[in-house]
Amino acid sequence: MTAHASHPELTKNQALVFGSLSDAGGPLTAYAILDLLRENGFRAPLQVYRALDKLVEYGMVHRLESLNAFVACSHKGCSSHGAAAFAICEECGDVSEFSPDEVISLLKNWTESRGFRLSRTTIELRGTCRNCVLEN
Amino acid sequence: MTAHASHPELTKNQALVFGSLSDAGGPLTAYAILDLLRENGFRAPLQVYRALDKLVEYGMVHRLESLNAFVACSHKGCSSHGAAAFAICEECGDVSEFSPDEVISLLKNWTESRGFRLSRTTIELRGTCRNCVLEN
DNA sequence: GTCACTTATGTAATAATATAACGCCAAGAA
DNA sequence: TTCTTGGCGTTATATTATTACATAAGTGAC
Repeated sequence: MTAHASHPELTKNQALVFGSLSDAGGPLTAYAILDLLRENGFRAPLQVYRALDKLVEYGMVHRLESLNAFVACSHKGCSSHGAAAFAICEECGDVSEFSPDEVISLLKNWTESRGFRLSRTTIELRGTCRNCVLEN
Repeated sequence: MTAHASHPELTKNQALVFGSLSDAGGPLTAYAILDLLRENGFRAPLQVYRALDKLVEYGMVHRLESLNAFVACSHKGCSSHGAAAFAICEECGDVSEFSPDEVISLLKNWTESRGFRLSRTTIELRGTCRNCVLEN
C-alpha cells in the first residue's frame, strides 16, 4: 500500500500504460491512453482499464474522479506517501498534486470520531491556475 | 451562489427531479432518476441532466463525482453554506454530508498562496460506516 | 515433469453515463 | 410587434466502463 518502489515489476501492459501517463505529464482518459498505445498493439479498452487498476492499486497512478481521467503520481522518487489532493485548472488542464497532511489528518479525525473506516480519500479542487488568471 | 432559499421557483422538471432525490434520501444516478420519473412523463436523459445542472447551480443538489450520482443537499433549512464533504459507505451506500470548515479553510489557504482561483471543491471519503463495521 | 492455481492477456459485445444538435414554445423586454 | 432568453422535447451520438468468455504464462506442490 505504501508505494511504487515496492512494485518495480510491472507487466508489459502496465509499463506501457504507466509510460503513457508519465510522458503525458498530465491527466489522460483511458480511451486517450488506448489511442496512444494502439501502435503498441493495444486493441481494447479493457487492456487499459486492467493496467490502470493495478497501477492505482500500487499507488503509481491516481484517478481524477471529476475528470474521469488518470494521472501518474507526481512523487519524485516514488517514495511512500499518504492521500493526495489535486488542483485542476479548468483553463489549461494543468493538474497539481499536493499532500495536504493537515487536511487529511482533520478528515481522519472526523471519520474516526464517527466510527467510519476510511479507505480512500478524494480531494479535487477545480478552478483557474495562477498562469491562466494572469493571462485574462 | 449561496443557497436554496433564494431559488424557490423551480420549474416543473426541476421540482420533479429534486423531489426524487429528496424522497430517495440518498444518491441516485441520472438514469435512476429518469426511470423514477417516466411515469411523470420523462422520456430522455437530457430532461434529467438539464434539471440537475440547475439544481447543482442553485446549491440544492450535490454531485458525487466518485459515484457519478447526485444527492439532495442535506442542509435542513436549506440555508446558505460553504463547500460540502461526503462520507460514502461502500457497504450500504449511505452518504453523510458534512461541512469541514477547517479543512476548507486550509485548502483555501493553499490555493490562495499559489494564486489558484478556486471555483469548486470536491471532498469524498470512501469507506465503511460505523453500522456496517459493527455488523462485520 | 505435470497438476492445480493464480494472474495476465485478447477479444467481442454491451452497459452505463453524458452531450450535441435540432426545433418548439412561453414569458418578458424593447 | 419583434427580439431575446430560458425551458422543454426528441433523436442521435459520444464517452466512459464492464461483462463474459477464451487463451496463455508464471508459480508452487507433488
